[in-house]
Amino acid sequence: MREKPLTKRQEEILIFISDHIASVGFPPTRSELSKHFGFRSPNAAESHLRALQQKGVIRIEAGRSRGLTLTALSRPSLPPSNTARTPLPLVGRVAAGSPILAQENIEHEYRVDPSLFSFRPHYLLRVEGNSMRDAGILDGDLLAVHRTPEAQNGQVVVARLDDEVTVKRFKRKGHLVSLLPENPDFQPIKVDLRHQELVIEGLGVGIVRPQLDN
Amino acid sequence: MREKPLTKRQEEILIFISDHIASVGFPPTRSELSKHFGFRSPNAAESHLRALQQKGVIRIEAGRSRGLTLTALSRPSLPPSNTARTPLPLVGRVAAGSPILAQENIEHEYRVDPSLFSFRPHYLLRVEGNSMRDAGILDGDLLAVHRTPEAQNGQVVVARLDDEVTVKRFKRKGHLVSLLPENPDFQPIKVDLRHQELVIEGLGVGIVRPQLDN
DNA sequence: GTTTATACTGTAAATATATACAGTATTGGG
DNA sequence: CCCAATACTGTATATATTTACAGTATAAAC
Repeated sequence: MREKPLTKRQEEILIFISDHIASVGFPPTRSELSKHFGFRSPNAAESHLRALQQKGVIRIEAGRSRGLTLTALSRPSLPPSNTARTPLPLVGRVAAGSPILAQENIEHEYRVDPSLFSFRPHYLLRVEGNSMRDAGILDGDLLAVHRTPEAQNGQVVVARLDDEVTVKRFKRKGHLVSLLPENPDFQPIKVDLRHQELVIEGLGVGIVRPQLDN
Repeated sequence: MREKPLTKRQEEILIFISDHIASVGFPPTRSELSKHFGFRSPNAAESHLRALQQKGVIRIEAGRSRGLTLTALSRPSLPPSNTARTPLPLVGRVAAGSPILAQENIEHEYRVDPSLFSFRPHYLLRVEGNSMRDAGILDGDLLAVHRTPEAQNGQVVVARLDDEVTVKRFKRKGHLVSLLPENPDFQPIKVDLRHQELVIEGLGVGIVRPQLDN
């Protein structure tokens, strides 16, 4: 029961620290924090750390380099996949009408270090077909997906259209969305948001190819 | 399996480091090591660390405070407390003249469920260049490599030629080996085994793409 | 409408830390 | 016996890191 909740930025900082410990093996310095977040002053990081300490989610050991530790309080605010301990579900074929992460869609769970990916993945989705071939995403690849309803132009998205789940490159102009394949053999899908419902299930943040077919 | 076993003292040092990480939350400094063991010189600790690194049980990140991490090799000599799966080393640029898995080439280690791949990987190799683009292997991808000197025609191999490490498709006819790119912009490499030495470092068994560039 | 907290830039300095160099002593192996 | 590896002392220094001080700007809180 924390008195004050973390701000969005503070949460980002906390998650970075947690990831750094999990993947690199020790906590980051102020300067490393600054570099990652683009701060031009190490004091920006320092202030954030003070705030996080004030709110009880981290401890700072004075005078010790990298003297940051997470407290018990920090756990709840961290996303569930923050450590390598929580497995990534592999979603195979998505049954019509069911949420992507519904039990029936989950084939298996794999333990994958989330820090492997530049963006935190929430699940793996088996890609079907070769519509994204020229982006290096092949049939059978596992797409690491970050769950979010927001997408920017040019990003690879997992979208749901008429209960079909598809992986395409996202492009939006006003209320017109194009789902672009990366393969000349396929046609772009055009959606008018006024007449058709389009749900962005998440962003593609990486690929795992379980085998190289020879 | 280690060539040279740790000395008793080295084992003590290793266990202290491991305990420190587990209980304090980050690795110790040379001075903290010295204080604990009663060394009057930080160089005593430094030497021990070098020895441990030499024997492959820890990694030292140059210039970073507390930049110590345990490697997969350290596990057998540690008490069974924190048993995690053995991590996959990520090999970045391979320095000329050094074995692929030499300490200096290992950028990081990731815990990745080996069952994710159809064939058991031994390490990840960062792919440079786009010579395998049409096989869906892009610049920056991490190739999961199974260490073996045997290759069959058509397999994706990690080969070493003139101290250069390269990823290509393997084709052999008698004493003539072709290393085939999968990109028309690149030329096949032909090697006559009677005149040139070619070492097969391993087989590509999968891909991890840490980010989708948009 | 003046605080208060957040979110930073910019500079500077104390000090923590890594690490080189020069030694000493001991041990076990060839 | 001599060499190489181990296990340290002692000193020094470059640099990594923490951390203080002085600001600016913005949004929410009172």
